[in-house]
Amino acid sequence: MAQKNLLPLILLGLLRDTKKTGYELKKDFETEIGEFWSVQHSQIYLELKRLTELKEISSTKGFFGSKIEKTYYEITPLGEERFEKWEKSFQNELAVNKDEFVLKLYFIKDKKDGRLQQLIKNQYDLHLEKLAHLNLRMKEVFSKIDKEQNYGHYLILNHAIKREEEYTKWLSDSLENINK
Amino acid sequence: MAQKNLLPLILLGLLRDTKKTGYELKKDFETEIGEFWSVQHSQIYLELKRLTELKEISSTKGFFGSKIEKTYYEITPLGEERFEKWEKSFQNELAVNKDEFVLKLYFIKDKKDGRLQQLIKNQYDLHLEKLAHLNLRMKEVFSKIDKEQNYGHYLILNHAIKREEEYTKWLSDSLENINK
DNA sequence: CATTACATGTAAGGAGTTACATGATTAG
DNA sequence: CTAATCATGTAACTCCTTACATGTAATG
Repeated sequence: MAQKNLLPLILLGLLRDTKKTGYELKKDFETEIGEFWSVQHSQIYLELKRLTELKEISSTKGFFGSKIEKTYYEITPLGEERFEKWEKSFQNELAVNKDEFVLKLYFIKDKKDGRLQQLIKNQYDLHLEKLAHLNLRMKEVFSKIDKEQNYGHYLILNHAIKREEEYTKWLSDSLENINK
Repeated sequence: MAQKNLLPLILLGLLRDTKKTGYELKKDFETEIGEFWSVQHSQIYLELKRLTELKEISSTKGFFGSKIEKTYYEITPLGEERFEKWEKSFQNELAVNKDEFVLKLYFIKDKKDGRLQQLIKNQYDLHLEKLAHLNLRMKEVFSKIDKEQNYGHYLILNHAIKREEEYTKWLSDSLENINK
């Protein structure tokens, strides 16, 4: 295994409730789950093919207009089994959190380094923007669906917001401290 | 580019002060920078070869005992240039933070789902352990070296600790809430 | 009528992990 | 004398991104 491949699990999870096309799955990564995972559509279609070979999903043909065929994918009992096994499995260690900005800071030795201020400001703006975006998402998402019935989603959006709050606070505190 | 390759920059950064062998660089990933980045030694040796071809590092032979040769790598002006260019560059967007646990939660719909409690507990233990480890690192690292002279490192260790504090707080709050 | 959205793929190439491979040196 | 550490690589595999490729349908 090159990298821990979680994409098949995500696809199975997204297909548990309703059958979907590859395009619809791709759309989910731009809205719904896109906050927490990213992937290219090329990878989705490859993985759908593989899952079909494994008989963890099955497909039926549909039409968009009269000419374009589209393929609906549906989860099979085998796929459900795999997904549920993953869903209840425990981790025994945490992955390293790779963050380019954090990495870059590691190499800045001197507190008085002039670049520090600008780099932090740049990062601060990015995270402030993300925080605003997440707050908006929180309102949007849970005006449409029920919190109690989508509790995991609620929890992680809540976490993402708190994480960004901590991140921006850390950055602004750091800005203050380097000027002391 | 398949993935944003930051390893060459890390290697250049680690070689700025002193020349090192591949093995010593590998060791750095187990201690120093290992908190913030992970990599396999096979990848290190490949990247050292590539950096040598690019003339961003140069190498000299040394000996371990009388038989085993070891190779010391040293940064060149070209390598320094590349590193400094990266060091002062700004990001214009944030990478998605991929966290398997967060992903898993996304798919848990019902607040009363029995797995929720166990999964959170498992994750809580892992993060509590990590937090304890980071606090220890903070003490260890800055008893040896000066904070003001290794400010970036101080900042990110500080951030990592706060991140874990937020993470564990989120998890324990969530545990409380699902039992309400 | 032009742009955006819908829809599905293949190809190329680099990144990352795991396993394989070898051998000297030091510490207990 | 045995295990851990020092030391450096290659090979296989697969993940992931970017680019290429094609064509219909809806919207303004």
